[in-house]
Amino acid sequence: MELSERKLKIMQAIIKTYLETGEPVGSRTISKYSDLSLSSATIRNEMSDLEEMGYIVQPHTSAGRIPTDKGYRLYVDTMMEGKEQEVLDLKEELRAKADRMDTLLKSVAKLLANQTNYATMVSGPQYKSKRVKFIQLTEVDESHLLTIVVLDGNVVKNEMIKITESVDVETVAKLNFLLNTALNGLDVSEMNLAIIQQIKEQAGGYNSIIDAVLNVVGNALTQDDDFEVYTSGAKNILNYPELADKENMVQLLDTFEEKKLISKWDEPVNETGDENHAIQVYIGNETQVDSMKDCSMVTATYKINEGVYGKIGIVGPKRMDYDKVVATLESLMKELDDIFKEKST
Amino acid sequence: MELSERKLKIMQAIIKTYLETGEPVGSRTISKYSDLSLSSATIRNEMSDLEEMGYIVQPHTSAGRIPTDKGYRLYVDTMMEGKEQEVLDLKEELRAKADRMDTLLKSVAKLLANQTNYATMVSGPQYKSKRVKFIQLTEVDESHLLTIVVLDGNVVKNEMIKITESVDVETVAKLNFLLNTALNGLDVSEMNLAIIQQIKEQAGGYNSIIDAVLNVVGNALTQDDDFEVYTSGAKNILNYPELADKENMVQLLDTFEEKKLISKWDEPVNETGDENHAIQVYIGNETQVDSMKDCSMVTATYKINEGVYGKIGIVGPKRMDYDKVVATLESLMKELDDIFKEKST
DNA sequence: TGTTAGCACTCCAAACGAAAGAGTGCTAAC
DNA sequence: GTTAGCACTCTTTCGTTTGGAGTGCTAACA
Repeated sequence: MELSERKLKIMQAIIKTYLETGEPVGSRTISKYSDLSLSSATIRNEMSDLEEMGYIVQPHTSAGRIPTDKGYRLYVDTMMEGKEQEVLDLKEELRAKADRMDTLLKSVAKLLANQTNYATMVSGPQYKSKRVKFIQLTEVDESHLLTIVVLDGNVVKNEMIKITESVDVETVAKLNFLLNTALNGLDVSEMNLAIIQQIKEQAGGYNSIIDAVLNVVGNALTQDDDFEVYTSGAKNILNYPELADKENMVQLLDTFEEKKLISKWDEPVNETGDENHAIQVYIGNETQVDSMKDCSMVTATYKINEGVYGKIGIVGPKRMDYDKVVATLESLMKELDDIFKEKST
Repeated sequence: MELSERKLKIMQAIIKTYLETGEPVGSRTISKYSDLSLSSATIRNEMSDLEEMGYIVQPHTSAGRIPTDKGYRLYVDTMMEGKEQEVLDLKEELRAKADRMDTLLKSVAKLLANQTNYATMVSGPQYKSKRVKFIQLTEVDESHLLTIVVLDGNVVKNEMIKITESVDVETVAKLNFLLNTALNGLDVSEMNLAIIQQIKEQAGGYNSIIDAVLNVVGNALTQDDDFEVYTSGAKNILNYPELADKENMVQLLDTFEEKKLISKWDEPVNETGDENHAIQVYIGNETQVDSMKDCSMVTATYKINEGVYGKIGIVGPKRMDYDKVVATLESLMKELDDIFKEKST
């Protein structure tokens, strides 16, 4: 069966009404709906067709219709009317936080949750290729050495190393020199045993320190546990009765707390390169997460530098206000672009 | 009226039963309760007294009784029978995480939530007096200086400073020397304008860098925003019907997400010095937080060093299993003591 | 041939009422 | 001081009823 112009219009009317009310929408409601002047009976016939085509369903006989995932998808793909972008008044607030990435992202999560009344997840920046830019060893007191590792993109990691006996200044300088000449510019796969052996030979007698430092370097290069995810607004989900039953709620909260969605975020960002921040909409099972089968998620990707990116996700009921969410996200992304640009210049 | 031996026993029976069932408990239930062989009628008389004294209430006439906050307090203060401590099998898991404080605390929150089936909050370590131990400036590349500030207790903070033109190695060394001689050992109140002026004079021409460094130092000393709080197990609260109504739930989740409880944690720890980790029980409104009026919270304090401490809190319904929670916490605290001891030696 | 009015039918949700059950307070007897 | 007994209260549960919303179908209409 063909999707006639009129059917499209009816679909749009159904979805719009349902987004607002959350109640199954009946033929009479649509009939009264401005544009098309058709009787409820005609609408009924069309709705019957649309149901057969899989765009809407009845929760039970003699109830109105609600959109299926396929119906939402149709709406998002072809009927969403890009709202003029909200002028977000976040600049002030965000910029105040901009000096520290973690607080910035926390604020983003929070502001976005307040703004949209949905739940949000923001993942911290991911670094694609990690190379050592620079290593520094410093004696803090007679039993502690501080190891600082600066990675590509000026990511700084530090860790204390315990030492059993004090090391003199020259030795520290020597070790610093050794480590830097040997390791700078390498990524984790390039630090092979040969190089390590070479360092140890030249270091002469400070093997335990070298080991400890290499350990720190290794951690810095591989550890992903500072792959932080900031969430906010979980409580907002409770406002949507269709999600608020206990069963589902426990699972949703769990998904949120455990940030399980994130595993799915690892997928390589398809660098189609458009300036559109790759905003994507996942409806119901499209999220690939079971507990989210009654939710939708809208994600966007922010980019700090080449190869350094993170994601922002907004989670709400399927009947979320896609227009608004997408517009808000687009606006926010521009904001973030500006902030990152300022920071890097 | 006096709290006779018998009344105490009845109270205990009421509370224990209520902790298990969560239902108002009637006189007949208590009458059948092993120890005391009294008829339900007698129990009724006693219960009537206990109600008058404010230890229990009826949700409505002709319902059983439930404990009031005062009743719970009586139980916690005088009737709790210290369970033999649970042997927690957390050692392995915790030690694996022990090398990084933040992951360690996250694990603590999570394990504790799983173990108890309540919600948990763990606050990161607080440093009471902050002094600069050591400052290091390093040139990372031609437009970035890395400032590292080590505080008392080997807390490390770092921040990048942007510079407009490259600085040569000797200058960096000189600035390092200047900063360290001037600032080491000082706390934030001692860094007055006189000292700052003196540094600037001696630095000669690098005022903007000095300013930037001082800014970083100031942040390091005052910023409390790495006063992190880790939460876990919020979903567990949903399992207790008396808390799971929407109204309350939204507020509780909010309290949790915003970590609002924490503001109350700032109170000076009363260093009564016992080795008992200052385990405290807050019942209902004793938490001082409105949304928690139907909850109880048990907190413990862990100490990493002198003056470096943090708190662990377990939040559950008023009818939480206080015995178990306290025992679990005690056991955990010993575990943590061990871990911290190992780390610092 | 497409549109509409009308009607019978279905199903849910809210309202109502009856009945059961749990528990109390009081009185009188032990 | 303790207990048995009884009347009373209040909640919970369950089935019944009723109203309304909405559909599908049929027949009439343009």
